[in-house]
Amino acid sequence: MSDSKLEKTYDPAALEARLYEAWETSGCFAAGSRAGAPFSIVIPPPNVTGSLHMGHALNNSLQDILCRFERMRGRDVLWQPGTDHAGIATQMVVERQLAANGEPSRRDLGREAFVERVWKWKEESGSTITRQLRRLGASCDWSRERFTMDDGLSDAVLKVFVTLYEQGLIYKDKRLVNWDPGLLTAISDLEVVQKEVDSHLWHFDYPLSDGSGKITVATTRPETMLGDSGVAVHPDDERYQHLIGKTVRLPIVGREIPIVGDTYADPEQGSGAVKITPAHDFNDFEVGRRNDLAAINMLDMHGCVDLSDDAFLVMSDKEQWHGLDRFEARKKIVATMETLGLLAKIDPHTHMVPYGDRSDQVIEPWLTDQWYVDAATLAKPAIAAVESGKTKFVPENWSKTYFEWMRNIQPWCISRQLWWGHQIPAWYGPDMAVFVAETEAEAHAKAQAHYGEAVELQRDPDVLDTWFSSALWPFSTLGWPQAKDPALARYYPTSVLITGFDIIFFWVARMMMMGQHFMQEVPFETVYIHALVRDEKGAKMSKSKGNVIDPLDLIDKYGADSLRFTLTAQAAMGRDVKLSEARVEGYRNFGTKLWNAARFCEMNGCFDNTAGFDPAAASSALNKWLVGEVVRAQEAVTRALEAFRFNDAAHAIYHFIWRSFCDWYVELAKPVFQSETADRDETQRAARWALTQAIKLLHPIMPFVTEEIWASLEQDGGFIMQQAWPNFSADLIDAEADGEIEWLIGLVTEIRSVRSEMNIPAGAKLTLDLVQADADLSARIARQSDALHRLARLETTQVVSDVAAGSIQFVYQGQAMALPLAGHIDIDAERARLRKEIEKLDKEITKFSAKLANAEFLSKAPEHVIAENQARLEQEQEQRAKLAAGLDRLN
RNA sequence: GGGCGAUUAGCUCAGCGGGAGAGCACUACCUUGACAUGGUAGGGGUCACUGGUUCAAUCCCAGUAUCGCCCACCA
Repeated sequence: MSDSKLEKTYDPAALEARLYEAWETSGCFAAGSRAGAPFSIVIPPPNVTGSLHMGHALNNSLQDILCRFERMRGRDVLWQPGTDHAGIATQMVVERQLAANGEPSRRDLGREAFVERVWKWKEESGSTITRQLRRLGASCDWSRERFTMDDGLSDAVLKVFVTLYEQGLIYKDKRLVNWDPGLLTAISDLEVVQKEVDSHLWHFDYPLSDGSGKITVATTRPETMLGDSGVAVHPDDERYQHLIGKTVRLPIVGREIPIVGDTYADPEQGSGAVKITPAHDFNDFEVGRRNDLAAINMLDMHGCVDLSDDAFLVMSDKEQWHGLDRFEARKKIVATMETLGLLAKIDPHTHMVPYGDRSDQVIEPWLTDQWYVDAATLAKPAIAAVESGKTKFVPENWSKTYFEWMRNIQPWCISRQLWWGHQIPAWYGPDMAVFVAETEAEAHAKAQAHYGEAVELQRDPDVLDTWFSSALWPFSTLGWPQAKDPALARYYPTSVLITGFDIIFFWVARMMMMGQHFMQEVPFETVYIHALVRDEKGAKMSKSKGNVIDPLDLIDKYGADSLRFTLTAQAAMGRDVKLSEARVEGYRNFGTKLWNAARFCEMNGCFDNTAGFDPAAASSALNKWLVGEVVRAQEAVTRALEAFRFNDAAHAIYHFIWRSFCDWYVELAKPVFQSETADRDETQRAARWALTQAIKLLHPIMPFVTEEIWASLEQDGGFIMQQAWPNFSADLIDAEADGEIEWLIGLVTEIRSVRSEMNIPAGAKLTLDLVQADADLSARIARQSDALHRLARLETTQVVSDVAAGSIQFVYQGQAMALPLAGHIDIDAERARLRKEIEKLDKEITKFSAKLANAEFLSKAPEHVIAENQARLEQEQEQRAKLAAGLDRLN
């Protein structure tokens, strides 16, 4: 076929790149290109250092599905793309690169040169992830792409910081933070991961100062004893009550520290007495505060022993400890205590140790000055918004997680001792008075007002937590605080946020807080939380396990459509996605199936028959049934997508295309296409119409293959995503036509089943005998005989008064039928088959009879249920009677 | 310790107060003019367990067991 538009085989790689390019250059992804009600989604900005992983593939496939779906429904869709500067991650990447190239280190370069270097790296490599999103088919409005360190977004950060500071919701405080001694920065609670570590519980004897004995404390962190400022026992603990108020002489250091009574000490734990190190443990900090114990710092920023605090003036041999790495110090403390005869015992002990999620370093609680956000205050309206339903979580259960965290929220440490990020807009005067302002000039003005003269100011060197700018993403990307971009009014609040549960705290909660505070409006109406993508065995994908599947490999091999369909079909609410390559292959086969169905239509003249099809005017039962199937599929897909039931949508369209359209419609239409009847024209038009609806319904999930087929059908209607979403009335469903085609399908299936069971050669053409058929049935058979004969492999159909000897007998919908095969069938096998059928029916009949004999059932069950049961009983009894008669005939 | 979820066919999972489902895998047969990346037929399940509610429970309730995740942690 020289004028064929569809290639013989479906080759995703050959069309995906070409189609994406055509879409993007046409501007059809652009927001504002249609008049409908706005629908907006902000992308969870991937790290600019990143490359596409399976989580991105799932997350962005789902977003793209909604965007394409809503675009086709006439909405003015904005899918706002962009990337995140990812402070720590990016800084680490560039530092590693410097090291690998043998270039000067970050510190050697100096701040300005280093930051310049990161920008250069960003310009060169920052587009990797956005290129990969394009390969996935993401229909983002790239003309609006943003980066969290763009000028506009940085302005938003300054404005938010200054405003919150002025409102007293950002403040500086000296308290314990999670210090990363590798990265040399503070990190937030959320960036700390607890890991189980096999270690020991060391029991140390601390001698009482009065020489009257000792008290034994147990610890997992011997090195911190240098900073001990007390020992706590439970006030009710009889073993130790008498010691409260006494002091101990801290071994090695020589400092005299008190024994205090505090309920924090758990008599069941360790020895029941616990050493208190307020400067290096969050619990101890609180105990110290309650009991007026000093917080004595004994570590420097690298996690090495630092004894410069005045509290160590009493110590005589500081030199041999000072500067020791914390892990070395631990060994040396234990050894020294043993030498001193103060090591009571060592027990093996498994406990949780905090690690930095980026650096994998053991985190030290460390006393420093940092900037904090008063999260508890900001959380209140954010909690209320979810309580009142202004923002809904889907699945709804996640709101519990959200509430749980928000109601117990701690101050958010937002300063980071890094260089890559938004530098904190705070300047210090000579006396360390702080001036917070959006610009240096304003800071100077404020300082001048304060001091009465111009002074030199020093800017705070720290940068903000990356999540600080991400928290503003839904409005900063839309132009806030500048008023000139009309996008803010049009697209905020955004319609939906799609993200993984792992960043509900990091990101969703913080956007809720900032959105409520600065926009007085929630940032999104719905938050759809999807699951994790795991490997086929259900294990979390990780580099160390080596089970990471690269989405780009799968796209190369099977096409983006196949990967998207696989992820979507498995994206059931509340379930993790277990990804296997075999599934992707399977859904690629689905693409092939659709492709070939389209080719079938093309070669049967459906593509060329452009006269149009009015689904309300179909005349043949087959075409009427097809219309009904389309309407049902359209309703199922639409309802599923509206409810974020992505897997249901995928299964509904899969079922329509493969089962309804390919397995039945195409097969039943074949005799029509081969005929010269009037039906043929209608069937060509109907098939073309149904194929069109099918690819529209599939388009959000498989955009590429559907676009290619659309293009082969339609020369000048624009892209498929610009077409209207199928929206046909349920009134088009024709019960009578449905009944006839379903009857036909059932009969074909029944005959095939009987043939297979009786081992009739597939090629054998049989006669179908209808035993004493009535006129209605005969007419129906006559109408459908072409299709019936073809699909059931029949030669002729005839009405007979009785079953011929040597027939295979069966009952279909109450009608006795037979396949006469005198001499060719095994009578014993036929007898056995009939007996088996009868037995099966007997079981059912017994069940229903018992039910219908139950007075309580009859009096309490709804009428339709009783009627249904009654009807089924009668039907089965009738069928049984006919089969039994057939069996008699054989005997 | 607190919270959440899961348990249905060999596997991965839907479903849900009235006849146990899908996809994959498996078995047998079939190259029939869209498609072997395919077709047809078939086997396979006390719906984790124990109680309760109900005319009726895989479904609702309570408890048990096993597995998973999140949060907080005992030095």
